Amino acid sequence: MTTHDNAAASRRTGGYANGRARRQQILDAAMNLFGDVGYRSASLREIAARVGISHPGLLHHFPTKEALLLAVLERRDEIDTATLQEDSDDGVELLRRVIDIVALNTHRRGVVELYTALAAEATSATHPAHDYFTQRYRHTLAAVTRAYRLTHEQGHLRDGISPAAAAAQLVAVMDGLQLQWLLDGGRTDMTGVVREFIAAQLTVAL
Amino acid sequence: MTTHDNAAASRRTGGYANGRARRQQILDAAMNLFGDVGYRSASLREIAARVGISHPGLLHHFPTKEALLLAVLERRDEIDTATLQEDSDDGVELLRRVIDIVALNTHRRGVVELYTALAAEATSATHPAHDYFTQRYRHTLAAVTRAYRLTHEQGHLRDGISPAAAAAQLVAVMDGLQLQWLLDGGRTDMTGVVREFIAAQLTVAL
DNA sequence: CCTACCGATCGGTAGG
DNA sequence: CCTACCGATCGGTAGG
Repeated sequence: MTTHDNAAASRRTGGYANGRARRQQILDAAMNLFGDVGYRSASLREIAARVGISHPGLLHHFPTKEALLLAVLERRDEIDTATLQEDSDDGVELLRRVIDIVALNTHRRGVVELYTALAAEATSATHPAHDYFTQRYRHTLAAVTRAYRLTHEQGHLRDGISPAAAAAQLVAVMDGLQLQWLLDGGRTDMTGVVREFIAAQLTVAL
Repeated sequence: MTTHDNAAASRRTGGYANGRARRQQILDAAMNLFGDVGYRSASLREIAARVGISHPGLLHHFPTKEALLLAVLERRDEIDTATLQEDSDDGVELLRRVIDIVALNTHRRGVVELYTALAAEATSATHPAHDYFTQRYRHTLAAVTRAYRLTHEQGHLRDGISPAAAAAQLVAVMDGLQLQWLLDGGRTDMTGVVREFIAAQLTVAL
């Protein structure tokens, strides 16, 4: 039905609606397989089979396996970075947004699997996403450090906590909890533990 | 020289000294390659080449790739679990030992790479080390929770911190920091950040 | 988008 | 421990 509607729409618009829909299907399938077995062990044939095309068919949309990887990362990055980069001078408000991301991730197992698998894989200097993750962590840590610095300036950060160390801790807690959450079948209360962690650093209620 | 000495020793003892030495070489090479590219993407041929034998030669020592993986994990597990399982009723003392492990890891990049790569890979239910890591985390979390419970009973844990949540946080911080440390070329001060993290939970000096 | 194919590589076995 | 081999699978290309 959907396919028929899309085909009709394509005829109507004369555009590339089908191609765009197919690309989305491929990106979704690639995200899931990369998350399950990592980039290196994932095969283009398996991804193609999951969307019902041949693997040369897939390569028509993404010229190489590496291009597919970068497209998956680019697409999946938008939400999280936007959330933290949105301008705000309220440190505690920014930390609340971090908690919101954690809560959101609870309902996006595929995304969590993707980043857990790829971040670990990309610590290898020869991995095609090595530079991507190196920069991603640098930016994330800078943004979270800023949130804690603002919190400190507003007098809401506990004494003896340095913004840089607090940021390294928070980012680490989030990554580490995702690992625990994936390993124990979603029983870990990621949101609750992160909230408790941040609350213990502040002198005000969250 | 070493090879010659070993050969001489083998002739003297008539035992399996060479075989044991070869097994150690294989386990070291496997640890390094598993840590670099993960288990699935590592090849027996590459590991064998690094110790100067053929890949059927490697299979003479370890019958399957999976057996090699489990042997690597078994061997590398001893230090850490022993450190935490050693009997002590002093919670703060146990937490100090955790810091010692982090400090030790700073000088064992290969081990850190191994666990970071394999833990993420093993979140997949079909991974041969899935059960191993599931149990490893359960045991580690139980041991660390006990350390915080003892700390609490001794009146050295800050108010409002639950032992179970504190344990999940500490294990998560350690795993997450390893990721940051690997990605930024060892610049992250894992030991300092973990010490600061634990210190902030306690009412006594570390 | 397809079939057909390329050279390379995989884990494991046969047989010594 | 070796050489030689097995069937399976890989990313990518040719040519339509």
